[in-house]
This record gives sequence, structure tokens and C-alpha cells, in this order.
Amino acid sequence: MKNSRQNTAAQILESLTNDIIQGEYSPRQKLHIRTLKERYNVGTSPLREALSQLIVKDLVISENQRGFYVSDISIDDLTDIYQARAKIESLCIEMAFQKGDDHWEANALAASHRLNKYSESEHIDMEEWQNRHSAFHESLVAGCMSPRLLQIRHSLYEKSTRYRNLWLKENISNTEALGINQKEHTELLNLALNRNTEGAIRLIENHILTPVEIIKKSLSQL
Amino acid sequence: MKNSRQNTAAQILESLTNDIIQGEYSPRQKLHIRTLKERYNVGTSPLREALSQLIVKDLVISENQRGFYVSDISIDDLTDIYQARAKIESLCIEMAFQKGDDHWEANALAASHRLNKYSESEHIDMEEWQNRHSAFHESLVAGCMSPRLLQIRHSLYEKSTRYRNLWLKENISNTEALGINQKEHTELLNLALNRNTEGAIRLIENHILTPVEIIKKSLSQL
DNA sequence: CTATTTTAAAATGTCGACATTTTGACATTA
DNA sequence: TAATGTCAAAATGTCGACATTTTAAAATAG
Repeated sequence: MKNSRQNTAAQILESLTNDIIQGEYSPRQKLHIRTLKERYNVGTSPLREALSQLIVKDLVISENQRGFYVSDISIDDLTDIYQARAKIESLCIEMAFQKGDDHWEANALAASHRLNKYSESEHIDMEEWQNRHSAFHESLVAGCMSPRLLQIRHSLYEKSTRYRNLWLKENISNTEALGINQKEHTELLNLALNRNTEGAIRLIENHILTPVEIIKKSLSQL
Repeated sequence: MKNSRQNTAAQILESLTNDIIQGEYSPRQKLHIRTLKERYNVGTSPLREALSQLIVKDLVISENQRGFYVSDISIDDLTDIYQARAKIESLCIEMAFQKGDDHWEANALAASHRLNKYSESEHIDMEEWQNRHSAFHESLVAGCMSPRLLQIRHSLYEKSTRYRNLWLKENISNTEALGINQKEHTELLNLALNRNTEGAIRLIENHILTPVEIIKKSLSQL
């Protein structure tokens, strides 16, 4: 298998993005070209191209002649990202409430159902739950019909995921927060169907910002 | 002069970003590696690293084994970008009104003064005017104190500049729009000093969206 | 004459090599 | 002992070369 539809650089970018977000590499960690080449079995060029893209994505920084490092984290940055996320999500929700049509409602309803059913099931696989969870929220914001805002939303989500995973590493699987969430989700769906903008914004901002204080504590213990 | 503090890739990135935004290359134009190498006097690696970064910045797209192209433009994209810009700018303004302190006010006042004085001067250099203009708006949003939102704002601004320059190429220097703008700017400053959020948001959204219809017309004639 | 196949030229993406710079251990000096 | 200087090893960033793929023009067939 010589060629997939992606070139090597694009593949490495995916892997590296994932590995950084998942905490495979720690903040400020040096990313040695030599080591990465061996690990991902690639040459210099595609690797450096991927690292270059990660710079623009704010996951990596570089200093001339001193190589690449995983971006640092901080409580200030954590706060900033989550607050920006909350505002952008509100914005998308508000626009979706104005523009959303029958299909948007139907898709949100379906996504909510999929999340609900899985949340009530016996054994819960966290990854699958995450998928259905983000699918539900995505179904709601999709109604805003703005590719750029959705793109911004995604990039902020990626950055926040890094912080959340950092915290999850220490607190393996807390299923009790899940129940609380579930109520919020069905409530959010109803607010959407009733086009209750104010209520939805209040709820979603709270929904997003809730984890911040918990993660802050984990973070300040490092 | 062998080394500046920047490496070659970073330098090319600046040049290329500028050249694409300034319309040196047209939308959908093929970017031949060979040609670019000669034009910027660089080797393959740093050039491709710069192009890789431009992909993330949405100014360039690439197809595997088929090279790099300048991103396409469209009326839908134009509309989306400007509307997203208007919303983000409003958001920054709103937060700045809440968080802004005396220094923020002072800086805004100073920037407004610099813009005002230059707008009234005899001979106006467009580039200098642009600098003072964006400096004024930046002084206002700076009060939001959110690096991430300001970064998002900047990247949207860059993208919109490309469309505006596309239009400017056909309509060289229209100074009458400048007078109208000037009134809006002093009004915006007053709204800021009085923390009139609603008024400021209404004004700034209008201020940003005004050029859209004009650019649309230019664009649909291509 | 149009449509398909063949073929040569051009372009892309990847690799390894190399010059330059940084790093960090060791020696020298105050 | 602390501070500075020296030097070899390691790492970075850049280049040109090459295999593979795409492109587009010429040749062939229907």
C-alpha cells in the first residue's frame, strides 16, 4: 500500500495532533526530529511540514535553531479557552435558533435520542459516549450555517480537549457527572425546539464552564 | 547577513501570506513549487513548510500529488467571513466594556485622536490611514483581555482583507467613504467611554458589514 | 472527425546528506 | 568555589537529487 489519498505530512499531522491532545506528549516537551522520525517512520520533510501546521494550530511552538516544543499550558490559558468556547457556542446556538429549519430540529432530536439511550445503557464505553455527546452538541450548532464559526468552534474545542484529558488522566471515569449532564442535555433540546434563546445561552455557558474549576484544581497541583 | 532571528520558512510565510492577501496571486491560482522557489530564492523544504502553514490559515489548499493552489473565493464565503467578523468584534467590544479600565480608555482615546488628526490632514497616504484605522479598532477590542478571541478576530480580519483588496483593485481610492467612517469612529469612541454596549454593537456590526454589498457587486462581475 | 491510447515532459513529495548552530561536559582562571 | 572559556557531540534547518505521479500532447483506432 504505497499511497492513501492523503500524503505523509497530512497523516503525521493527524497522529501528532491526536497524540498531543491525548497527552501523549506533555506541555513544554521537546519534540526531537530524530525521535519523531523513528516513531512515525517518516522522513524529515513531511514531519517538519506537519510540525509547521501544528504551530498554526497553537499546539506546538518553535524557536529558530532550537527545534519544536509542545505548547505550554497555564491556568490563564485554560480559562481563556473555555470562556471563548462558551461565548462562541452561545453565538452559534443563537444563530441556529434563528436559522434552524425542520431538518435541523429533526437532526437534533435524533442526536439527543442517541445520546439519551446510550447514557441509560448498562455498560458505557467512554469513547462512544463522547462521540454521541459531541454529535448532539454539533447537531445543535450546525443550524447556524456558518462554516467559519463552526471551524473556530472546532479549533477551540480541540484546544480545550487537551486540558480536559490532562485532568481525566488523574480522575479515571467519573460517572456521576454524567447523570447531571444528561438532564441538561434534554433540557437544552427542549429550549432549542422552543427557540428559547436566553435560556439556552444561560444553560450552555454553564454547561461548558462547569469543568473549569475542577480542571483548575488538578492543574494547580502540578 | 546569514541569520535573522526568523528561519526561512517563517520569512516565506510572511511574504506569501501578504502576497495572497494583497491579491498578488489570484484565487484558485496554481502555486508551482519551482516558480515559488525561484521567486523567493529558497529551497524546497522551507517553502513547503510555509505552504503547509498557509493551508491551516485557509489561504491555500493542497491536493495530494497535485500541488498547492490559492484558496478559492465566493460570495457565500465573503458573507460568512464578514458576518463572523461582525459577531466576534461585537463580542470583543462587549467584553471590553465590562473589563476595560482607565488605561484601556486612555489608549482608545489616543488611538482615536491619531486617526482623527490624520483623516483631517491634507494628503492622505492610504497605508498610513489603514494603520491608524486598525490601530483604533484594536485599541477598543484589546480591552476584552482574551488572547484567543483577539487571535480569532485577527485571522478573520486577514481573510476579509483579501476580499476587500480584491475590490480595491478595481476602485482606486474612494475618499468619500472615509468621511462617513470618521463620524462613526468618534461616535464609537463615545459609546465606549459611556459603556453603551447596545449602541456600540449596533454601530460596529453596521460598520463592518457596510462594505459587504459593495464587494459583492464587484465579485459577481467576475 | 471524435474518442481512446500511448508516450514524453513536467511537477510533486520524500529522502538522505551536509553545513551551521546549539548543547553540555570538561578544563581553565580568578 | 564560582565564573568563564573550550571543544566535541548532538540537533537543527536547508539543499539538491530521485522515484512516482500527473499532465498534456502526439499517435492510433473507431
